[in-house]
Amino acid sequence: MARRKDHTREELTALATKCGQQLVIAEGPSALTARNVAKMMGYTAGTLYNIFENIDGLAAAINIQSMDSFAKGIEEILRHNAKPKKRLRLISKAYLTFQEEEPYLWALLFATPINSDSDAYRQAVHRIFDQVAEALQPLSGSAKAARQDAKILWSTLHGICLLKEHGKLDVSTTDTPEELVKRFLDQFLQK
Amino acid sequence: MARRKDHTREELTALATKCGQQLVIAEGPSALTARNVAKMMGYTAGTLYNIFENIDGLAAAINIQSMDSFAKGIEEILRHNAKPKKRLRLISKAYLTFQEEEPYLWALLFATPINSDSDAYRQAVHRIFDQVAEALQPLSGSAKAARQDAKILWSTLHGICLLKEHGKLDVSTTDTPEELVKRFLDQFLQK
DNA sequence: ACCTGAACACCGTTCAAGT
DNA sequence: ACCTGAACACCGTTCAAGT
Repeated sequence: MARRKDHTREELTALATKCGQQLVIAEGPSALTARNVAKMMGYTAGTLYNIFENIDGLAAAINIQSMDSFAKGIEEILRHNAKPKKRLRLISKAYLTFQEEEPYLWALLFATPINSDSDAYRQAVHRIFDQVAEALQPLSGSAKAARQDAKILWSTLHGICLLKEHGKLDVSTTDTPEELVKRFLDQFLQK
Repeated sequence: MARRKDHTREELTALATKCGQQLVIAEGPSALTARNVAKMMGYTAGTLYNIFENIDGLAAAINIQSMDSFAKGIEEILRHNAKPKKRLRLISKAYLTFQEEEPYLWALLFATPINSDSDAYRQAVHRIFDQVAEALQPLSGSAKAARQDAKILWSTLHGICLLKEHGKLDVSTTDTPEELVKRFLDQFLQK
């Protein structure tokens, strides 16, 4: 059988990414299977391998969208010229909000092992890191220090959300992520 | 078929845990499948479900061992009565060393989504957190503050190692985990 | 009571065969 | 050239049937 040509290659990529994203949002990262996505697209699984090298390629595409969306949020924050410390609090808040509002997209991005080292992926990651480093520049001193502090800040946000995810902190009952992040920033920013 | 009784239930649990651990150490978390473990044990997959509720139960058992082993290391550090700050640097170092020496066990523990909320698991986690909080007590002031700082410190170590794992920091080429942790501690401990 | 072996419902991935 | 459908080699998990 076959020969549909209903969609160009680009349309197909966009369609797969959109369907995959919807599946993840609705049912979590484990629902992101080739057969599930294909069915939602109206194609068969084999077609996906025409577009992506493997299923992690699709996951990467969804994650890149998440990162781009997050990066836009940070850009918005950087545009308003609040004081440096305020900016960093807003960026941190944005991270927590992302996990709060789209827990499954957050999980696919940060708590799901994915094999992908495409340039596009690296680029999306660096875009965010560069933004955070930029926001830290006025406080950290050198560019190198800002880059390191960006990694530290990111790691801490990351780690706190992960512990929440795993329920390994009894966060809900005692210390909330917001509280922990505030305490961290109070010290981290007092330079 | 069947009826072997070569091992008691306890022996079987220990055997499965040991074999599973060896598989993870040798080939990574993805090698931890029921059939793989069973073959290594000299049983069939079904037997594992006699011992564990599911495969995550086995992963949990391995992780509990890892945590217990790590907790012993911390106890050792706490026994030597170094100064509080020195202690925390040693504990942090121990975390990095764990990832360095047993990257696959570390990955199973911290970078692999596992569904397990047994009491034993929670207990192992709390043991470590309590130890870190104890080490922080002299610096953080209140017990609550120490507990929060323990979570923050842990999250940061966690996050830094995760970024290394994912290669999302170009850690190897530029900022090493050790360097980042040192910078973090320099600020975190200056209270 | 304990264990096996086969089965079920899934995976990711490949690829000859169709249009 | 593009897509399908079937196949392959795996999963986790269950459970009747054997000893």
